Amino acid sequence: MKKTPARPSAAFRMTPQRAELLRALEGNKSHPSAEQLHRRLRKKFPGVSFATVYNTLQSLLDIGELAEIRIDRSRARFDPCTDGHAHLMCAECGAIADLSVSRPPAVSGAPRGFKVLRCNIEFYGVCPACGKKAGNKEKTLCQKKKRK
Amino acid sequence: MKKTPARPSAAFRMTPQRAELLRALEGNKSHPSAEQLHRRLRKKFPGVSFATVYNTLQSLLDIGELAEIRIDRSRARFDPCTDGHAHLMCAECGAIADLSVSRPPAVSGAPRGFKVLRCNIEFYGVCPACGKKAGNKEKTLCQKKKRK
DNA sequence: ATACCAGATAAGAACCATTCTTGTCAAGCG
DNA sequence: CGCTTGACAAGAATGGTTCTTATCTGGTAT
Repeated sequence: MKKTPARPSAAFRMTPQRAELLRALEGNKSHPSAEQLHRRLRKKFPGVSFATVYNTLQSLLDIGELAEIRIDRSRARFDPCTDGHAHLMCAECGAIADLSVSRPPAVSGAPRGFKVLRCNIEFYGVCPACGKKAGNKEKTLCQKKKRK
Repeated sequence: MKKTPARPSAAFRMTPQRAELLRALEGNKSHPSAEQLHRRLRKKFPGVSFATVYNTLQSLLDIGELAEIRIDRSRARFDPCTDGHAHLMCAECGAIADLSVSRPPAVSGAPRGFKVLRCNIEFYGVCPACGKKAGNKEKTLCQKKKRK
C-alpha cells in the first residue's frame, strides 16, 4: 500500500547516454558548454538530442554532482568540480581557468535579514595565449567581439 | 582632409528619450532590467522601441556611465553606480542589493601570464521579505522557480 | 514471467532576451 | 542648402535554453 518508492528515492538512473556524458565530464577542467558536451556525446550516440543533454545536466545539478558556471555571458558552462572555487575567464577566447579562494572577501553593507546561500567570484582577463596574440595584431580587431 | 570629427569625438548625444532613460537610471538602486526600463520609458514616450533602450544602454556602457550586472541568470540588470561593488540577489524574488567589498578575496592557483582585468563578486540568498514568506508557506512551492 | 509505471529519450516547437537590419529622420557642419 | 553622422522605430533574426509530445525501456509488483 506504500506509495511505491520503486526506485530508491528517484536516484540518478544510469543509461548509456548518461554514462557517456559522465565520462565526458569526469575530470574535465575545460568547463565545457552544453553544446560542446552534445557534440562529444554525439560521437558515440549520433542520435542523441540536445534535450537529453540538458535533462541530464539538470539532473546532475539537482543531485549536486555538477556545478553550473555563468561567467560566460552567452552560455552556461559546466564544471564537475563542485567545491566553491572561483573562475577566471579569458575575454578573448573564452577559456576558463580555476582559482581557489584562500580568503573569502569581506563585505559590508549587507542588508539585515538577508540569508546568504552562495557566493560566486569571477575574474575576467586575458589568457597568456591571447595576450601574446594581442601583442602582434592591432587591438582594433578584438573590440566588438561579444559572442564566439 | 581630417576624418571630419564632426561631433566632438562621437560623444553621447542627448535626446529626449535618452534624457528620460538617464532620469530613470539616476540614483536607481533597484538594478532594473532592460524590460523594466523600457516600460518606464514608454510612459513618457509611448512609441519608444526596445532597440532604443538597448542602444542607449550600450552607449552608456561604452562610455563607462553604466554597469551591467549578470547576477540574474535570466536577464541583464543595470546599475548606474559603476564602482566595483558586489551584489546580493534574492533567489526568490530577484531583488538585488548592493554590498561594498571591504577586503578583496585572496586567490591562488592563478595561471601565470593571465592578465586580470575585472572581478565580479556575487552573493545569492533570500531577502528578509521572502524569508518571512517561506516561514509560512511550504517550501514545495519554491522549488522549480527558474524565471520570474 | 508479465503488465505496469516512472523516468529516459528523440524530435522539434516554443520561448525570450538580445542583437541585427532596414529605412527614416534630425542636427551640426561645411 | 546638402552631406554626414548618429538616433530612432519597427520588426525580423539569432541562439541558448526550455517545454511538449510521443515513444521507449528497465525495474517492480503481482
